[in-house]
Amino acid sequence: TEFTYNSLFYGICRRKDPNGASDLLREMCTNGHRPWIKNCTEMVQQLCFSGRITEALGFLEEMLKMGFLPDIVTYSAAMNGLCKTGEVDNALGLFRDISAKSYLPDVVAHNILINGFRLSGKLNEAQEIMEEMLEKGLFPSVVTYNLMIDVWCKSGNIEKAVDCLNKMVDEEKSPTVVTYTSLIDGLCGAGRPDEAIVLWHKMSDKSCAPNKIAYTAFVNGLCKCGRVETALTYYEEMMTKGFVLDTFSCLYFINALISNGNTTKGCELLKEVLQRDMTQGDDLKMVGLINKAVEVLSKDGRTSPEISILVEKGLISRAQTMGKKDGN
DNA sequence: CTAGGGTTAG
Repeated sequence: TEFTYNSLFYGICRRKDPNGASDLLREMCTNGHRPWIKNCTEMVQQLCFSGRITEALGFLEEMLKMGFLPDIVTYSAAMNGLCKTGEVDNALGLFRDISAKSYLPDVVAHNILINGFRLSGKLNEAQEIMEEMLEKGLFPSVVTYNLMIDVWCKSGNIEKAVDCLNKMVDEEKSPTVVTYTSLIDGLCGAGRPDEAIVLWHKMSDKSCAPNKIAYTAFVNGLCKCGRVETALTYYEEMMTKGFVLDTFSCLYFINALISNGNTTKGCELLKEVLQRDMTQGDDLKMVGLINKAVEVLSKDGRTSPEISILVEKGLISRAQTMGKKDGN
């Protein structure tokens, strides 16, 4: 029956086997059975995630040849795959292509393109897609607004981003933690930490709980604005809530503390970070941040004994404490 | 077995 075939089809799609899937589709076609499109979508998505976009697109072509039409959801998954590998122009091509074939891309399909352009830094194009969406009479979703807030912040248009938040409230589209995080990050990036702080508390007032990403963005952003001691209070709040700063952000924060003269706290946090499982510790950027912190801390009388202990324990290489230069 | 696709930091 159609169900039997679709069960097999499900299994083949889960194996990410586009050739096997095509073969089975051919058989279903001759027997007059309809494939369950959801399985195609999931395979396309999985193939894209593993970098096999060409195979995913080839499979969609095969489907078409057999007269099975992928729908907008399946095409959206393919467009997203293209965007995530930087092929946003090809994603746009596919979008135009299916639109010409009388598909009607919905809000999500537009969001995928907006995000694609956003990720590749083509901020004007991102805005154009949003305008196109409005012209088509589609209503932006919370995700659309969240994406556009980031686009406007990154193109130096903070006011538009702030307006966007107000518009969301007017339209009764509740801002989410993502909305607030993007805007807080944008405000800090624009050197407006006080407004970021106000917004942070507004977020809590709206009973929107910050998550790990929100805290990370806020702590990083405050440091970027030189508000390191303020960042420290939110860092501590973050810890009491059980959120952990990832290693990279923590090293960035440690260096900010040190530059700001708080070597004691910087050293304390460095010690904690070094005791973490540093399996990806060969990341050059992270090594650079560790070296930079160690260089200052080993010259500071209050922290140098602690650094010596860390060296003895083998958590820091001796080269890092000797003014490095030849380190790596 | 009629849904499945989209967003935040560094």
